[in-house]
Amino acid sequence: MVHSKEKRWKQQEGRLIGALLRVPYYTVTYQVYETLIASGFDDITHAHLIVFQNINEKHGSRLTELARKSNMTKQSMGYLVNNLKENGYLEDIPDPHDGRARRLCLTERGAALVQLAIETVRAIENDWKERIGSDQMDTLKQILKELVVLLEEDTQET
Amino acid sequence: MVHSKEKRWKQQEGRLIGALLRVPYYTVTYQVYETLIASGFDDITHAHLIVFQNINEKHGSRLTELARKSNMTKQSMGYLVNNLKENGYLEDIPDPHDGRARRLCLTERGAALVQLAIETVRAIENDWKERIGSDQMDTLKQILKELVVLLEEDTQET
DNA sequence: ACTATTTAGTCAGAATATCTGACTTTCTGA
DNA sequence: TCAGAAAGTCAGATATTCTGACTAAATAGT
Repeated sequence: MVHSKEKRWKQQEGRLIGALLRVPYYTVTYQVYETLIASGFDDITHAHLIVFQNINEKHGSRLTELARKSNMTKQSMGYLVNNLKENGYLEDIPDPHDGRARRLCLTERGAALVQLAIETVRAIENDWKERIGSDQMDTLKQILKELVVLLEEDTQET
Repeated sequence: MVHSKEKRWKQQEGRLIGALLRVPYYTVTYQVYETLIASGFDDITHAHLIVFQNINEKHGSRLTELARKSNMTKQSMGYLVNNLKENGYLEDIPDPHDGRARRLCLTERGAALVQLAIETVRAIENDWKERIGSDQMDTLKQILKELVVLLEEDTQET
């Protein structure tokens, strides 16, 4: 047991940052998706998650903004958003300052989904904290936060 | 400048581990994909990356194995793998121990793609190292490695 | 050895997701 | 005020993924 664990450790040695980020990221998204489905939010697909990950919960978001953040065309995002509107997760209100634009906002149902997703991620986070230790988890989050700030600076300088 | 940076820091405070992993992970994959396209590997799509991420470079992998690791059906993986065979990235050799199975292996071209992908990730890693510091980068990788070991234990205990 | 069951992979067809190109409406800057 | 630029839509094509039904080979239980 200890032996095989150490063997697995060895196998991690050469791993690149891409793979090291991918495994935990997919773990989170798949667990969240399964929880949502099992909790009655069963009319969404995996693809819709990107919308909930990027929408501004308070003020809503524009279609174009969601598309940019999700690295997809506005037409593709339009397709996802329409599904979510039809199923009652989103509604759009005209933007008071721009006659072309609409702000996509979470409905009550949409907000409930997001709430559950957040709780699920928190639960995963707590599980990991127990397993790798509270200190390491805090360090992990702190470094990732720093990295995310840098990476978003790269993007946002238009 | 310092002010706005601190403001952005504040915005990270409430971020969950899901978002903190997603931003750097997508940064890596999009940069790798763009580098591959720009370097002449322009007959692959984003979806194909998952195959290269999961294939065993030395001994090849089975279709079913790739499908499981990628969280998709073997039919879907079969579709991706066929594309890659047609474009000369993969070839399959019959499994000597199992008449039903084939081992999917990288061709020379496939190996060249993987090599470039690895170099690109290493370059990103070095860039990040310069920006957040070598110590933090090492710590980040070390904690992620530990986490990945745990998460893969969860999966592999069938 | 013989049958059951499981496993690896394929074929066919449907549903979902994403893209490109062309368009309308509204906004913005010189 | 007019020429882009930006927000969003429509239409059609392609790509991705799924489900169901299938064949052939391996394996387990008897």
